[in-house]
Order: sequence, then C-alpha cells, then structure tokens
Amino acid sequence: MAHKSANYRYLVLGLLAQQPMSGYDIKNLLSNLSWLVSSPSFGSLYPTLHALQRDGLVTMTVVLRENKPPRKVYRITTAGNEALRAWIDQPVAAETSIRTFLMYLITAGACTPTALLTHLQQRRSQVAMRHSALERAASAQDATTGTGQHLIIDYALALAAAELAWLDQALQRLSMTTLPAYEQV
Amino acid sequence: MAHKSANYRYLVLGLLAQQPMSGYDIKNLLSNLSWLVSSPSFGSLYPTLHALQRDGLVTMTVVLRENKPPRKVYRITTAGNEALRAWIDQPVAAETSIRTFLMYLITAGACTPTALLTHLQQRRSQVAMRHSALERAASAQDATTGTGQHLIIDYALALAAAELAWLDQALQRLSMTTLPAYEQV
DNA sequence: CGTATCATGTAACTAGTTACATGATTCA
DNA sequence: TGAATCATGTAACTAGTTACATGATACG
Repeated sequence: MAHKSANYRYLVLGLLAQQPMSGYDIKNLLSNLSWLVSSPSFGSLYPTLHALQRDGLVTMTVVLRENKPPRKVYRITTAGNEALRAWIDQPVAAETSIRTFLMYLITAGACTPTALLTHLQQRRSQVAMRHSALERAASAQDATTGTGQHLIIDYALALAAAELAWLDQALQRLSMTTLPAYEQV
Repeated sequence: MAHKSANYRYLVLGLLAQQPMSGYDIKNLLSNLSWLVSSPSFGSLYPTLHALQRDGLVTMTVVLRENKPPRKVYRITTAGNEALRAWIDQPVAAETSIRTFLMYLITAGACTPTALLTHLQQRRSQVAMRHSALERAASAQDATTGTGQHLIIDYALALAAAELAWLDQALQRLSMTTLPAYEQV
C-alpha cells in the first residue's frame, strides 16, 4: 500500500538517521520548516520519542553538561534503520502531498542514490500530470468561476511549475553523480 | 491571536460561502487539491457538517433526484458568514504554512478586495523573509551538510521564489482592479 | 450478476494540540 | 526580581483516520 499517513514517527526517525539529536534539537530544526511541514508540539514530540525507544528503533543517552540542563540524545538503531528503509521503499502514491514529499527529502540522506533517483522520477511524472490537469482547469474557467477558485488554480499552477523545474534540475545533477559512465563516452 | 489551527471547520465553511454544496461535492473538490491541503475523510467531513449545522452556521436541505440517491445540500447562514469573517480577519501568523494560506485563498471569495490585498501583502513580506533566510542557509552549507538537508533547502528555496513571483503578479493585478485611480492620473 | 459510482453515515481508534508543571541558567 | 532561553515531561481534550455499514443506480 502506497503511503498516505504522514505521522511524525517516521519524520523523527528520518532526522535521527542523519544525526543523533535531542527532542529539543528536533523541535528547533522542524520549526524552521514550519511553513512547509507543520512541526509537532512538544506534547506529541516527546511521547513519539518514548514510543520509538520502547519499540527499539532508537536508543537514548543522557548527556550532562555544566551550567546547563541535561539533554537526552537519541540515536537510531539497526532496527530503526530497517524500519525507515521499509517505509521509504513504499511506492509513491499519486496524491502525495508536498508535506509527505518533504518528509521523503528529509530522509533522503538515509537511502541510496538510485532509490532517490527513482523516487524523484516518480514524483516528476506525478507533478507533470497535476500541472497539465491544472492547465486544463485554468483554461476551462469562465465568468461564473469564483475569485477563490481562480486564485487557487493560479497559485497551484505556479507552485507545480516551480516544482517541475526544480525536479528537472535535481534529476540532472543526480544522474550525473550517480551514473558518471555517460560522461566518459 | 494569529491563527495556526488549520482544522477543516473553516475550510468547509469557506467553501460553502462560495456556493451551496453537499458533503460529497466538498470531498471531490478537495481531493483535487490533496497534494496541497490534505483532504478530509468522510469520517471527519460528515461530522464536521453536522457540527456546523448544530451551531447554526449552515443549514441543510435534502434534494431528491430521480434515479439517483438524495443529496444533502448545505448552505451558509448569516451567522456562518460572520464566524468566517472573524476567522479570516485574524492577523497572518509568521509561521503560516502553505496549507493555511491555501485555506485563506479558498475563502478569499468571501472577503473584500481590500482585505485580500492586505493579506497578500503580509504574506509577501513573510515569504520574502523566509526566502532570504533560506538563501543565507544555502550559502552557509559546507561539506558536513547532509544530502537531506541540502535537498530540503534547495527545494524550499525554489518554492519560496515561485511564491514570491506569484504574489507580486497577483498583487499587481489586484491593485489595478481595486485601486483604478492610479491609472487615471 | 458483479463491480463501480453516487451518497450518507457511525464507532473504535490514533494522533495531535493546548495547557500545565518543573527546574536550572542567564541577562537586564 | 522578573523575564528569556534551555530542556523535559504529563493530562485532558480535540481532531482526524480507518474500517465498517447501508442502499440505490448504472454499466458491461
């Protein structure tokens, strides 16, 4: 089943796959991205970390520091990496939101370049479809179309176009580093 | 307090402010935008409509049709419009997500052109700040920066740039229709 | 005759927020 | 002394999903 559920569990696990962090660190990091992915409150972040630890996907060590409160640093385990990989390897759903795609990008460091390439290619074809669907919707507009409807289509079209351009650029760079054989011909 | 909560209540109310619809209609409409705003399941959509009706913000009429199951068409009440207006008129929070902004655009048809103009201007200044913050983050990257981190910053930067361009264009068009006085000088 | 679309709904569960509580340190 | 940042946590609540149930009509 293609993943739709975008819970914080895997987002947190993906961040810990890149480097060990405390709950407070994670919160700060995600706050900077709050306009793209809504960031969790402490009230859900700490319990999430406890659950990951309980399930053996992360371990915790208390780090004592002078003149500052102690921090609980979490790091991913082998089982955690496996669980993350299994989640990542699921196929991309057609309705994948920006939010879910961003979660994927965050965890991208934890997967192989080939897997990343495949994922971005799948994403590209989906965004392209949405883009053309929006273009059709835009040209189908008439006098009865409300201001809201018009603005949304226009806005969505602009974002889709920008993402397409970004994906093309990213794919080009990635294919160069992943498959350098082509350059040597 | 600037709004952060992006619950479906006001999204649904905003859609009904534009035209009367059934729950099924709303679901279809939002499914087309599922990659931007995650669309509600029926399990939350129908209870939301019941709650809105209970609170007197919408009314419901059963429409019988031949050869098709009856539909329950909801339409916004005066109290509903007032509640929506009150929600819309809240100041734009600094961390407003794409999701919340989109909800605003959807309900934009229900507010005055001046209010829309002000809102878009506020949004523009915020996106501009995020954009420059991201540019700083991008130039601060070094060899230790993970692939995930790099991709996210790059992606976010592309989206922010696209939104800025869109906002400038939208603001220009809007100021022409809202304040035609300038053209007559 | 089975499957797809239209159309509504409820119940059990999960995930998340809000609001609170703690306690140290630093800065004005 | 009072506020701000660092750092963790819990309890009560709200919002949401998943999975089910219903029943008609249309299509092949």
